[in-house]
Amino acid sequence: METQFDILKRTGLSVTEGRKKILDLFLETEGALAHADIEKNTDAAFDRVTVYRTLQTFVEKGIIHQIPTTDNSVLYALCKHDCAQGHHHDNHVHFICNNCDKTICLDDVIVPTVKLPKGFAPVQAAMIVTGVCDDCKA
Amino acid sequence: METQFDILKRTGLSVTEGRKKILDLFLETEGALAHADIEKNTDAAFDRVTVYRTLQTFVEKGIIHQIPTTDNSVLYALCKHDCAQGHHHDNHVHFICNNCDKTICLDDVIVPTVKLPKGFAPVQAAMIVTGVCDDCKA
DNA sequence: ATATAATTTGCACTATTGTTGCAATATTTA
DNA sequence: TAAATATTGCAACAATAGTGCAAATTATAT
Repeated sequence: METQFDILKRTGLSVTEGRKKILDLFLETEGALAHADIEKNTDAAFDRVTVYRTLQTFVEKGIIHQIPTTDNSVLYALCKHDCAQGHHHDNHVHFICNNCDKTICLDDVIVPTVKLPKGFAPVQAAMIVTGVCDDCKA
Repeated sequence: METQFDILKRTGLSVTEGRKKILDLFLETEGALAHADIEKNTDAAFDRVTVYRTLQTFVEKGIIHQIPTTDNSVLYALCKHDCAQGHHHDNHVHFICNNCDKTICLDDVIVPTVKLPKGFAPVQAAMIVTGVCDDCKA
């Protein structure tokens, strides 16, 4: 099991308190995290700006990826598969629960390919399913 | 062909300059529009707040729908199919061109259904494909 | 282990984006 | 056309995001 230390070393980043703490959060969270979640869960131990910059850096290094949502929020989640710098294998479906509002990476459900109209060349496909998650089902 | 006037009447909204102008924009634009695009293309003829409220109203009335994106922006596009109030038939794939940055509704490409893990009950599915669009292909 | 180089952080400031109350204005209805 | 209703614009506010730069931390090379 790769620790936060390993991940930072592997990606050539300095090992700092902030980065370790934020990575920890991702490692122990099943779902995706919004910027606000991270600020909340770090007890304001770090500057807002540091959180922004850390997330940016992690995305650039392929440690986390961004998840599209229908509202304006941006969500981040760990890349479970090997993601090289700027090259994400983010081909799994994301599930957003209407009840608990959690976003969950369904790592085993890959995005199906669709036939596009003539002239359109696909590079990446993302898929978001909303509904009721396993925890919230009655 | 339904005009902006028809659309507003049908949905029981007052026919105002702002609404007509913004609807025109959607009708003559192939792709999706961001809030910023609308402000730009109306020459600041309307207050920022009016644009916000108009878009909100249009979404509520089922005239336009929101498109999820990977960055934090929110995009809007006309509902081509019949969308009742709060009940969108937004089941088509959205295409974002990496070259011209336009977002295009592929109204004829419907989102495929995927098999979810046990316990997950899907309600809606959205799909975003990025790549090179018909206009930008070399 | 320690000094130096490189990176990262925090602060203050600024920019952007979205929201609300309320009076003025425009639109609809009778 | 007048009264009732709905919409707009303004001003103020709130939340979110980005930047430069000095201070502090981390990494590297003695």
